Amino acid sequence: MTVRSRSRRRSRRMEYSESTRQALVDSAIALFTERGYGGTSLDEIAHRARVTKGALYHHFANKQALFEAAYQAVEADVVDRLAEVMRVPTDLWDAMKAGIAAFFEVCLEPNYQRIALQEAPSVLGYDRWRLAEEHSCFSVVRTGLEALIDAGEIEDLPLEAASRIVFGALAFGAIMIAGADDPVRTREDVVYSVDYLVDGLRHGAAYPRDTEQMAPDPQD
Amino acid sequence: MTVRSRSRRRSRRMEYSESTRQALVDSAIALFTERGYGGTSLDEIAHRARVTKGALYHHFANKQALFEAAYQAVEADVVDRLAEVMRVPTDLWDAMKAGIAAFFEVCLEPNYQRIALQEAPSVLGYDRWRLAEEHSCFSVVRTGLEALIDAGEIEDLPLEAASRIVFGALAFGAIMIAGADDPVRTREDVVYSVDYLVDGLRHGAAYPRDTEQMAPDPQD
DNA sequence: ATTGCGACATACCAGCGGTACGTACTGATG
DNA sequence: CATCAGTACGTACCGCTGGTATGTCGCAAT
Repeated sequence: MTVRSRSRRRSRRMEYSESTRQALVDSAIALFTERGYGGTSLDEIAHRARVTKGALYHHFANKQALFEAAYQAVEADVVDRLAEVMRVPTDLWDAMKAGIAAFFEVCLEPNYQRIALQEAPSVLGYDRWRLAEEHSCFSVVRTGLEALIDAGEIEDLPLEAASRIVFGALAFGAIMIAGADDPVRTREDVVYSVDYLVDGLRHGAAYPRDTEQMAPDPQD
Repeated sequence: MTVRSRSRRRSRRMEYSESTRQALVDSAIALFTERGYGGTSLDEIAHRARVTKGALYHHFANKQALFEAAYQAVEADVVDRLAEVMRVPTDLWDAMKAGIAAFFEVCLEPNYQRIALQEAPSVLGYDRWRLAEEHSCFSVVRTGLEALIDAGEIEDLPLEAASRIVFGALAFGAIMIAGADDPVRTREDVVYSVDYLVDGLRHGAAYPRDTEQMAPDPQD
């Protein structure tokens, strides 16, 4: 699709094409978020982008490919924002904590929640999903953990496995926040628990845990 | 559907009915596992159970309801087996570790992998999924954590949040094992990392971590 | 014997993903 | 400038699928 051919300059025609492609992806993100993958028809997506299904099939091989494009767009945006947040602190642990907090913030957004967390594994299948994840939030977690291990801050854990486990903990915590009756309160609980868990990774966790975090009374 | 009516005894007719219902669920489990939710037609499921779609729609309201029945059947089986494994040890930590190991074992099975881990969140939606989870592996984790908290073995964490986080860590670790090129090796890595993480929850984690676990050289 | 109802089978439909093909417009070439 | 190839769509259509409406058969209680 859309071979960039041999023309050197980026023609007006190609800009139009790129624009409708983007419109299709935006439309897909909106509708997949609202009604899910199975509940959204390609006609709807095309209509919302003010084109027909013919245009859609010109840009994407099939429904799954369109979903994948939508998924990657959502993930890319999130990754950028996480990188921005984690770039600021100098201390590795601070960066990690900041990233975790930002991630939970992200997971309150319906786009990420539905497309990335809920539907992606099922729609893409595990193989393609894990492949796509290499450029997603998961890779951010892995990079962070790698830095901590390299700095000798935490035990020399098997990187891939540890990253995935931590990511799973974060994702499920995020999902819980997203679906909670009281997201604010729930968010406090989750952040507290995750921080506790992450602190457990610390080398010589004997040091008194930093309780500068807000510490909600865990029991009612 | 299938009102148990007013007959006292369980008639032969009702046995037949129950049998075809079971056949439909079994067929659904097999086909959903093999081809996924979207890739499996109701005609196929009915055919495999040697009935028609009419019978299917007599027993289940729609495709999603059938999936939910399949999901619950798979989960119920797993929960039983986990309970069995965790019943044996007297020490809480041993029970927990045994449960975790057994859970990873379960996650190598295609049924649980595809239906419970991969498709369920997408097909059921988060609301129904979380509802159904109350009688699933998640509840096992929560019960275990609750026991540990009550026994004062770990910090007084907010139970619901902590349980979900730990379950997320386990589930993603399990998923990784399931999709790995070298499941055995990967399983070692995951178990090692999870044990390390769970040990971090331990009260006074200063005590030397138990390294009686097989300790794979974490780096190649 | 009747009859009500549960347990299916049959027939059918609207909507969906996907394909085949037609067409307008653009930009490069001689 | 005329030509023409190819991109970027639109249009028409197909097979399949989930779902529904309706028919039928047999058991079981009256």
